Amino acid sequence: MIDLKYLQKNFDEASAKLIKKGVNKEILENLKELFATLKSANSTLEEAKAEQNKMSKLFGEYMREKKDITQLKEKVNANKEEIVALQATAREAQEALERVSLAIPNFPDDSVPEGANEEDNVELKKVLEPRKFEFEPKEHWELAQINGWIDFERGVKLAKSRFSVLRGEAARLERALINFFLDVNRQRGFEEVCVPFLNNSAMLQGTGQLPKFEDDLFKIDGEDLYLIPTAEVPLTNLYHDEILTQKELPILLTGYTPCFRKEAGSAGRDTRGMIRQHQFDKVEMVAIATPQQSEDIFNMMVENASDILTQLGLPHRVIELCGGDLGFSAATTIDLEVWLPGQDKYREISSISNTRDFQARRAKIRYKDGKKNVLVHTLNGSALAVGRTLVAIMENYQNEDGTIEIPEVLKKYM
RNA sequence: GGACAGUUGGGUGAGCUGGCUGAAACCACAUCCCUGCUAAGGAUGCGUACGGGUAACUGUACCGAGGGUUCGAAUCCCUCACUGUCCGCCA
Repeated sequence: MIDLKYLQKNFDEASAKLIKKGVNKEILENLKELFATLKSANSTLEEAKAEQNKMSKLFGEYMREKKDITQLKEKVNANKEEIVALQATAREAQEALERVSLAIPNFPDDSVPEGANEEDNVELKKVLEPRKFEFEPKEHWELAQINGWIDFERGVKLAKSRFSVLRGEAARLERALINFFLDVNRQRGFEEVCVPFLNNSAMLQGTGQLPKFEDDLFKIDGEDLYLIPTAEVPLTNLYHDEILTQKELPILLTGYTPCFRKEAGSAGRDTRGMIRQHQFDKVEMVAIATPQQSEDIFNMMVENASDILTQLGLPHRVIELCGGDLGFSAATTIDLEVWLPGQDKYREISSISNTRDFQARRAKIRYKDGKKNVLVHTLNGSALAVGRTLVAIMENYQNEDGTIEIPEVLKKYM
């Protein structure tokens, strides 16, 4: 959630920022108005309540002194009716405000490049030179078939389309990657955690998936539970509604989880292979930090993810997302895209975001700075998406006969 | 899933015959004082959110959540969630 007080006081500045992210001005004007309405409704309501409280206190005294209370009672009852009406107004204002404000995305940082979509993203650098093949490199699904690594048909049988089964070496490689990622992250100072893969709606709202993106989530029928779309949800919400001490910050967390996404709106995209699945494995990094720490930690997270790819010998590039391509909660995002020779393209394999205080405000994560409670900054990033790393290894490490070499750093995990 | 018990501030825990309780006490924490040596003594402060005020301060709400009774509810009633124990089931 954005800071409504800031919106109110610096409307032009705030709306200029959000226009970068594609939010139109009328919505913001409406939001500002709703906020003002709520404030005035609340203040009249509070006055009436203060009056009521005062009279009720008097009531007690009258009773003790055995004074006549009929007149007081009339006054109090009249006031009570008024309160009920004011309450309804205030409540409506509250609900309207919530409905709108929860659907407003985060402010992008000033440094975020202008742009409408991914075409306007900015390449910061390339790491490692793509290998030169003396033969036509195959796409990962061909390689999967040659090696018997991925069983797409039976995945579909077990669940539905966009599910798959890893077999033999591929299943072991998947597990090796998870362990490798977790070990690297741990050495960087991240605490390894193992969390529930189902989270309730309050948590999904805390990190911004709800209420706006409900269609992207798998919901458990009859329960207030959703399959997590990313470990960012449980890791960040570990401190939901808590007040931390400054000493314990920054908190660095890493965890492996499967992720579940409906991929609504991705119909027809990446239908072949395992680039875009309903269920995929990911190792995630999350940081809870003070505003002063968040910048350095962000850079460290980007470096860490890039370093993992380098250790695996996978060529990749570092991309800064433009305003129009930024996610809902992010103030700034760096994507890492890995080189896929079979596809002859760079494809996203990690996305690292600083949400600043946007999620913290929704999830009520604060820390004590002296006497004041201050919202933390929350950051998240993949290190890395496991399935896509597997694909990248297949395509980059393929031999002419379709067999696949195992990267050196993974050998001890196999 | 069934039965009973519970859910209070950072923690432990009183209050629960309705008003004097936003909440005792203890611990933790912070600042100061004393002391002098590895640990102890004393003073004060210390919940959260939103609003008003330059500030001192002040208003409202919150004792698991939501609703109800009442002039007034942490305290009474209802619904739900969660926790504990026993039983059932099970990796």
